Amino acid sequence: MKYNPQEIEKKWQKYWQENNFYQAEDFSKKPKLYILIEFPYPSGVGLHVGHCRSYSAMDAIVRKKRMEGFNVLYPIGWDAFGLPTENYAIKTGIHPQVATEKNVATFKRQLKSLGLSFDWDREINTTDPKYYKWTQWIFLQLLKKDLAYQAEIPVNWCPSCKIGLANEEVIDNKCERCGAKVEQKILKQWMFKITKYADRLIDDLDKVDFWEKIRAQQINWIGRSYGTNIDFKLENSEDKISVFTTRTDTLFGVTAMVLAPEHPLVEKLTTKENEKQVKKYIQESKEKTEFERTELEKEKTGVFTGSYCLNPVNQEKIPVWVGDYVVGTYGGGAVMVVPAHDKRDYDFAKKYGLEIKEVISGGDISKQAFVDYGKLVNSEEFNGLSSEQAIEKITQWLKKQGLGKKTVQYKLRDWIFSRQHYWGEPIPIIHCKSCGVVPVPEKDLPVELPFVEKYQPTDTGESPLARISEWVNVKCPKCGGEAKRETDTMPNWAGSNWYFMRYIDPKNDKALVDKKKLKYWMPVDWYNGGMEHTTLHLLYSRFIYKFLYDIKICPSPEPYQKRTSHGMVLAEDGRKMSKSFDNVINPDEIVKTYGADTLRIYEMFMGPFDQAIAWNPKGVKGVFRFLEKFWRLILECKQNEKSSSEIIRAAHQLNRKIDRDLEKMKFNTSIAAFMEFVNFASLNKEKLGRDVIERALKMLAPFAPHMTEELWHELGFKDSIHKQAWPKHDSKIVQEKMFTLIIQINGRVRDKIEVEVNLSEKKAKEIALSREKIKKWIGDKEIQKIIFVPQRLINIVI
RNA sequence: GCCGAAGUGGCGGAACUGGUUUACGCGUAGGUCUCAAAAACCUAUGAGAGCAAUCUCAUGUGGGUUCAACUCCCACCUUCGGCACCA
Repeated sequence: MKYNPQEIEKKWQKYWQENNFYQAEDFSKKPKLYILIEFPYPSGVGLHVGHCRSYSAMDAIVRKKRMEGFNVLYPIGWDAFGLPTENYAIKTGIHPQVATEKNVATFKRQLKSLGLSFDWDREINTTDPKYYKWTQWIFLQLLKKDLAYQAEIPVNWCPSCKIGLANEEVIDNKCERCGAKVEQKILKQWMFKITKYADRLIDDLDKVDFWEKIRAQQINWIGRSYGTNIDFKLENSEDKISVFTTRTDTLFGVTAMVLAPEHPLVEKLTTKENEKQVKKYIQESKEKTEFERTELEKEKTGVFTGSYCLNPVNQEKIPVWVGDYVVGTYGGGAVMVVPAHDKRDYDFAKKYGLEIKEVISGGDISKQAFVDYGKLVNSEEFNGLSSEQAIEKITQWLKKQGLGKKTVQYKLRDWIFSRQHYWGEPIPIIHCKSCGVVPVPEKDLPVELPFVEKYQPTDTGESPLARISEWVNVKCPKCGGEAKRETDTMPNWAGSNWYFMRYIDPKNDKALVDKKKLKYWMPVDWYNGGMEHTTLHLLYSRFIYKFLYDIKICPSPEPYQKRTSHGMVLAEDGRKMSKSFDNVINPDEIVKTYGADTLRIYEMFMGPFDQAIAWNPKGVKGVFRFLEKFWRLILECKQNEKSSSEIIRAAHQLNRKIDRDLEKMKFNTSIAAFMEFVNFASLNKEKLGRDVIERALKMLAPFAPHMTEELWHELGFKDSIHKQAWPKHDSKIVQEKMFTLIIQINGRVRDKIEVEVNLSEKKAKEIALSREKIKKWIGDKEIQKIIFVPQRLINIVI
């Protein structure tokens, strides 16, 4: 019988589906395990082999855990709102909803052809009104708690497409779609106060088990720094400029003040003589986008306002400048310039001839800024202190004078939640002329996205929804007067913020999710996804979950107990797979040629799971050979009664290896060990008996679910291999009787010999010294020391 | 610049807690089978020297610790990923 994956895979997939194999059971007495993969965006190009990598790898873990007796929840759904589908609709005229349905069907067919053990009964779709009803509901809860608000914010605006663009849609300062130069436009946007959660989002990372790099990325993105806010009084006015600094110890070295162009005091501070230049400068920097401002990093520009402020420590006159290298939204939009001890300030001072005053010794400020900590000089009473001491002392002094206090700053900004697009969740808000912002009553949710013919953007920067007057014009729920719906929609993060909760109770129309079920299943025990989602998606969904915890919906402060990431699957040429490079690998082709089991195992075997790796068609073939070899081996040996002790030992060793490696996501070495075992058994076919065959099949089942199911039935079993208990290894059997004793002289291998495991040190010395080769090496030299490492080696030092 | 990770054959990569470097796969060479080829299977395969036994050199570079270093420490180089004028 030949190994024919095409035939057996379809057969077993059907069998598993008909018998509801992989359903998770609410409140089961078995220990629960919630394993989550990032749900895919059903794009028009179909499933990517990268999806397969993470889904099959986690599927192997899931299958093994089920065999070990866990009640596993391994769900799947569709993150279907978003730009690619909307752009496709604009281009082709096919409605996003229609396109989404079609794409979901394709993805579903493809995923099912891989034999992944998802619980399909819990399938969700973010574009389903029954689902986004609750996305909207969460928005209303945030609004209720004052965590959602509206603000005027500049957005990236494409004058040709007439649409607000997300940062991801701006490439090289041009519109991704049409290539027109992007401008800044002020629009009123919905915002979430995620900054209120900044500390908890950092500190609670201690409660979970995230990979170090993921943890670091979260911390980096939030960007917390401790420092001092210092007030600089103005020379000729009661106003003061408040600046944030982490280097209070350099306060005596301040030789200028730079304000961001947006700073509210700029206009007031600009003197008549300087008005022209300042206005010109501000106008120019307004025309620059965020991109240009950061792009011109090397060259710092600025202009003098004509005014001065006073250094609080010594009343020195400090010129006030405007410069667009100062970020308006951070630290009050002002910077105290200490050229001697900050690189950027040094550049700025050099360019405009500002004084460079050394106040921390240890460097050579005639050459470059000295940014390390050191001893204070030129700082009056604080001279001689270390930087650490001076930061404390000067801050205390400022506090006494009422001119400064300790504070914390974050890079994290509030989250812009509005998009001027059609294909997203409508924001459940009504704007009433007399009542103002009125939330849609919860009983009226969902606010359904109207099915329209035209989703082309408008001239005004409004969402395409603004054109649908019968949808927009409504009665105010409060006063019954004329009112209009909010026409912006939510970003694609909205649906993916909380989807893992909905899997727990996907059909509930009374609540977001039943609390008892939530308590049973949460938190997610293990969440695996792409590295590209370890900052924003992770942060946003943790924020939303924390909020829901605060309003007593969620049972725990963190949603994900463990977070891991997979590396990208690149094309054969090492580039990203892309239609334009014509290097895309279609999983359908691989399944058709070699079968799903080969594809699954290849993607686990190709390299370390967390690293990006290029596709290799030859490698796929190698895996197929392995499976064929295994197939033949089992069929040839199934009549053998008993296995030899070496084969049994090898099987138990493999068992241990898989147990260890799978937990650490070392799929590649698990498979390699399996290959080794099969190679060994193939050379000792007569010694491979029924007992080991059954064990081997069970061990391969999580990796090659179809083939092992077929062979299991071939052995005469009537039930499924996936319902069997995972085999345990016996540490006594694992233990080898013999080992290779390495004999070294001065740390270099000179001889080897097979000996018994429990060889004593004395015996080992005797053996080693009696060997001819060793005698020759030692000659008449004196033996200084002999080191014996049990079960490994003996080293003779001469 | 900051944070995170990595550097081992022709290639992807193994190596537990410091103890045989190169597992497994690919590729290559030779062989078996065949009229022939493909497929499959078997054998060999880090580099250099030697008829051979065997020896020398090899884990980015330079030092160090140790009986022993891919592994630990110090300095440097390179590559990748993330953040980035965040004061």
